This record gives sequence, C-alpha cells and structure tokens, in this order.
Amino acid sequence: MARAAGSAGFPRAARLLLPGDFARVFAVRRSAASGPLVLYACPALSAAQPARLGLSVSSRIGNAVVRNRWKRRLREAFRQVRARAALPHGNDFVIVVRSGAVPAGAAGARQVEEMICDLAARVVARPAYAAAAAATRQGTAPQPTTEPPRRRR
RNA sequence: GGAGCGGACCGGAUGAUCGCCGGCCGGCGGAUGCUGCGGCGUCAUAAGACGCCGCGAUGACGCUGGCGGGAGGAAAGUCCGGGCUCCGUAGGGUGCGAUGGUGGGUAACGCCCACCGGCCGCGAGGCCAGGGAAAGUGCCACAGAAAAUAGACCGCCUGCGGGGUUCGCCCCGCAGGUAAGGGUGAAACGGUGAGGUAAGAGCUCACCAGCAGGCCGGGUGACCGGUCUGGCUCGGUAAACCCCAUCGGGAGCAAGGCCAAGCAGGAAGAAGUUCGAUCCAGCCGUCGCCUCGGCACGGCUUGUUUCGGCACGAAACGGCCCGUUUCGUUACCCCCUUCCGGGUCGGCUGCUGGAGGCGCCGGGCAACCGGCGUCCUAGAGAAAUGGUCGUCACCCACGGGCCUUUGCCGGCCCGUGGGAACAAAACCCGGCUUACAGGUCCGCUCCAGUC
RNA sequence: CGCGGGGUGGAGCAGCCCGGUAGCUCGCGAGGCUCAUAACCUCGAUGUCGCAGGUUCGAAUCCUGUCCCCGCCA
Repeated sequence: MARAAGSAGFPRAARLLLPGDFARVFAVRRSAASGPLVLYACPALSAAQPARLGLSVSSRIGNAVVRNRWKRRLREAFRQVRARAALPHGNDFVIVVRSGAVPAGAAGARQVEEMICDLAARVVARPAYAAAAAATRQGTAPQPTTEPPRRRR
C-alpha cells in the first residue's frame, strides 16, 4: 500500500501510468477548466486511497522542453497540495494543458497549486459526481472502466 | 589601431532544503504457507472476507537509513552510412534508386583529408552534382534573314531584259554568285595580317586561340609541360531523356527472445499421371526343396507403400524473369495458400564498456593508423536529471563618484532594476544539416600609423 | 520508427510532368440597370508562387538544403 497521505513524497503509486487508467478517467466525463488547465476527475476504486495524478500535454503545446516544464510544474504543485491534504481522497485526476506559457517562479507555482485545488473541489462538489462515485463504489456499474473512451465518434 | 579570413573550445559556479529515477550497502518485520506479493473466482463494502493457483529461507514483499551517480554540443531534424536482431539462404540478369575529377582514410558513407581542374577575391582564403554532348533522341521562348545536316532581309558583285541620262552612270525586274559589312539575341559556325577574287569566302599562306590524334618527359593518378600531324573550326543543355562506371536483398529495438493472461473460429482455392527403382499383395512358371501346404528363384501387373525424375500449383521472393529450396497435386480429413473474423498490448529481457574518452611515443603533408599507460561516465518507459531560497561571476539600462581627454569616446567602483540562449537521451555508434544568449584561445591576410 | 501529400491575390483551387505568357470561381472596388436593394451587365485592383542556395540565357516549374501544415502504418 502507498504511504500515508500526509507524507511529502510523491511515489509512483500516486501516478496514473497505464492507458487503461486514463481511459477510465476520461470515460467518466467529469471536468472543470480554468485558464490553461482542464482537470478530469474520477472516483477511485477505494475511497481511502490518496489522490492520484495523470498528465496529458500534447505536442501542440510546444516542444519537448516546454512540455517537460509543464509536467514538472504540475507534478510539483500536485505534490505540495497532496502533502497539505487539500485534495479529496479516493479520486483520480487527469490534468490536460491547453496553452503554452508556463507560469514561472514561486508566484507561478502558488498560482498553479491554487488552480488545482479549486478545480478539484469544483468537480467533486457536483451532485452528479457524487452519484457516479456511489455507482462505482457499489460495483454494480463498472462499465466506465471497460468502456473505450472514444465514444464521440 | 581598423577591416577581415581560417580553426579549436566553453555552454554558469557554489551552498541549504524538499522531491524524482536507477545502483550498491545495511536495519526491522517476515511462513510446517492463517499474516507477504501477483492473478482469478465468490460474497460484500469504509478499509475488506473466504477459496484456488503461482512466486518466495540462494530472503519474495513492506517500512526505513546511509553512500555515491543522473541530458547535449547540437541529445534536435531524421538527410546519409554502419553495428545489432529477425526474415531458413541473401545467387544471376533486368528494372529501380543513389553516387559521379584523382588518390587516400574508414566498419561504411552522399563523410573527412590531400592533390588536380574551373570560377571569385588585392590577399589570408572561399565556392563547384567537377564522368560522357565526335552513341542516339529532344529542347533553345521573344527578337532576328537565319537557332543547328546552317542560312540570302538589307547590302556587295556578275549576267540578261526594260526605262532614264548631264554618256560618268542611275533606277526597276529576273536569274545567279557571295558570309567581308548591317542590325537581333544568352548564344550567329574562329581572330589578326597578307595573298586572291567580278565581289567574296580557310579559298590559300603566316602567327595566335581552340579541337582531335600520335610521340616524348614528369606524376600512383586526375593532370601538367613539350613536340609533331590532321581536317581548317566542330554551339548550349545530361540538377532533359539517355549512355558509362560503382554501390544497394527486405524490415526495423513497437526488431527479436522468455513468462503471464486471454480468445472463436469461419469461408474459399488450383494442380498427376506417364517413367525408373523399391515394399507389400495377387497371378504364372521352374529336371529346385519338402512334413503337400508352403518356401526359394524368375517373370508379369487394372493393384499398393516409399523414393527419385518430369509436369502442374503455391510460397520463400514485397518490381519482373531465371535459378535454387520447401510444401502440395483422385475425393474427405490433415497440411498448404488466400480472404474475413477473434484475443492481447501486462511483466522480464534486449539495455548499455564502446569502431569509448584522456595522456605520451611512433608512422603519415593530412584525414587517420599502431603501441603503451590510465579512466568508467545516464539508462527512463504516460517516459526520471526538478522546485524554492541565498551568495559569487557574466550581460544590458539608468543614476552617482573617480581617472583620462579641449571635448566625444573609453576605463574602474558603488547602487537600483532587468536579462541569461538554442534545445532535452528513447537500441548504439560515425557523419551531415539546422538552431544558439554570451564568452575564451590560436594561426594568418590587407590597410593606416609609430619606432 | 517508417512513409505519403501540400504551401500560388482576401478564400478555395489550376498552372509544375514536358522551364519562357501566372489563370479560374467566389469575394473586393468603381460604373451601369432600378424609385431602392438583390440578381444581372461592363471595367478594374490585388501575387516576395513558404524560405535560402544552385543548374540554366531564363525557375512557380528542375536539383539541394530548410521551415510549416495535413494524413497513413505498427
């Protein structure tokens, strides 16, 4: 099991790494957007599990340096927020980057942290999300995990 | 001092703290499998419980501590070349593609070095797809008479006819000669001089330029120098087709190997029988043997087994042909081929020590090669090398002070504010190309000044 | 990783193979027709042919390099 949520570390277990994880999060279709970021959320299989993060930065954003800069900035911000226990447990998040400019410096880092907290709180607070969470935890509706994400075609 | 040419190199340093990736060394827990990890099933849900399978005392797994390591000169673009892996093998011709002075370097190259030739620059130097146009085909707009086996628009000359005349000749037409002169064009079929002619013309001659061939000398060679002969002169374009020479089998680490898990199969298909050998079977024969049913030997075949040859079909063989190899050829099944469909996309490995870096010596003009010594320097995988706060160094702007100067310029110090590029390994190397803040060093050229 | 296509007035496309004049439709501007608008008629303007270099007398076209956009395969 992963270590306690109060820890400041950011182990691999706190990351979304498999294509299936991403597909499940996108299939739930619960998102909020603010500025350059879009945050997708999905109830995890166990509600006590600490929050997990996945990143999606397309090549449209910039070259490899810019994309890596975004990912590091977001991982660091997520780590800080997670250490303060400011994120609701039992959720998986995927953050999609929409625009190119990376916020720099300490002020930029704080800004990103606030943005993540705000977006996560907004998505999780919705009534529809609570219903989805209940359905997932019941185990009666595990369809989003197996359903392919490209339904809009 | 100014302007410039060629080459080599650096790509911030350091500290605190919090993180990430992988390596090594520990500590604690840890089973006659009830406690760990992975998977499956059932039940349930807040973490879970139970069962089964596999792994784990060579220590799995969890927690935790320490040590040392962690992007580039282009890691980039993916434009070439190789290693490596698989395609059972990597053959000949043709096609296709690439390359294109010569010699060398190299694992190899479209790369590098040296040299040759051409062009540019006062020079240091720079650039060049730089084989063949007398093997063939095509094209050369507009202008111009004519644009490629040359060609008569004006002009010049001769002859004939007509007309005019100041009797010198002039004008018009026709036929012919002529490439000297005109003008066009990117390009007009050698140049100068003399002879020659009705006028002219390489028509002839001398010299020069250029072409082809022979010989001599130098060089490994590209080529250079000299000499003789020839026809007297030959347009450009091959980054137009083409010819010649050389090279190239295909795919790519998502290659390939192992483990786990999972699923579902279906449809269609062409081509043989003649010959040789052989096994079995049957029939016939034999002054053969004998326990009278067989054995032995020989021959035959509408049969039959296997092999070979030939023929046909398919594949290896992703252009085609030949050749080679494999499989198949009465029907069904199997096999083979083609088409459609289904499942997986998890883990381990390949995975980093190599055509490797540095130093010295030797060979070579050099690229590079050889020897010796020494060093170990990233291995991620939704993809690690980062965040924050300082200090120092660098650059820019502004302000102030000092030095220098007639002044501008310039130099040093302090303060404030800002900036700090291009860009991140993805199997590994050798190159090429492109991007790049700022800076360092070496060699050389030209111009000006001083001694 | 491997491969293919494209970049031409404001928009969408021809022209490129086989070099010499950049054209079509819509749009835009002016004028006409109409009481007026649309439609229609006449006229007109607008092009570094993505960029750089080369071959050629001459390049949108041929060659090389480079930048950007779109797509395909596993």
